[in-house]
Amino acid sequence: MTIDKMTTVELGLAVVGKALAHPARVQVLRALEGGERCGCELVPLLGLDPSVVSRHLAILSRAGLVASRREGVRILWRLASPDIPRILDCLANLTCERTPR
Amino acid sequence: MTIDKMTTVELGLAVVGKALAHPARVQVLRALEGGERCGCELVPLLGLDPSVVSRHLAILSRAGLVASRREGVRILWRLASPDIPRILDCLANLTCERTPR
DNA sequence: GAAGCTCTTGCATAGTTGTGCAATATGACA
DNA sequence: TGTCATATTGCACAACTATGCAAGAGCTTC
Repeated sequence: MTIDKMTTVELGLAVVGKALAHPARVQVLRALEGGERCGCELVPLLGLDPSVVSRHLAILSRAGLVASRREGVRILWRLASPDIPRILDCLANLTCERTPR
Repeated sequence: MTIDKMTTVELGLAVVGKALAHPARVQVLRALEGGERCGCELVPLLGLDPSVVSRHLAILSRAGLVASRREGVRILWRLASPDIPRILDCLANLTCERTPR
């Protein structure tokens, strides 16, 4: 494994990892499994300042996990791929399957 | 989605996310796809101090991504589940498939 | 027991990430 | 144009994460 392969593949994966590394962002992804939501719906759901929610969404977007479209004054967010719920389930199962300690 | 569900499911997923959030840890997982490795083999591969590698392995272990066994003076690390390579591939494809910007 | 190798932990420091407030931007609509 | 609702960005500060060195713990062999 060479250092240049690392900067392409491992770094890309790490960007997705970073995006998943905050409970609020995972919560956003789970909420979007139910369909499009605008930021102002996510704010009370997460109990965070609108500016903070905006930044979490930007991180998810940069990682390629969510996409958005504007509708009037709102911005509607959706999962960037239909595979995401399944992948999240796989990751969650990994955590659950391991021996308790 | 209630706050107590978040502390169980979303937090667990975030622990896995945090584990994947560092290129060196992704590199470790990719290296272990080839089979068991001891820490002293990973040190030159990653180009990091042994203490740092030890800490990365501890984080992966706490996330349930790797497991270990002692063999004499060495500790051999392996992937905790055979599904991990496939899941990493899925995550990597998410990043690659997205539109360039 | 002493010496050697491997791995982990304590500590200090540097770097990164998360947060809220205030200010600004963008679109709708009277 | 002015006002309202929504979203983003600048800034300062708090919280967390990564790192390397030094010290120590665990196992093996002499």
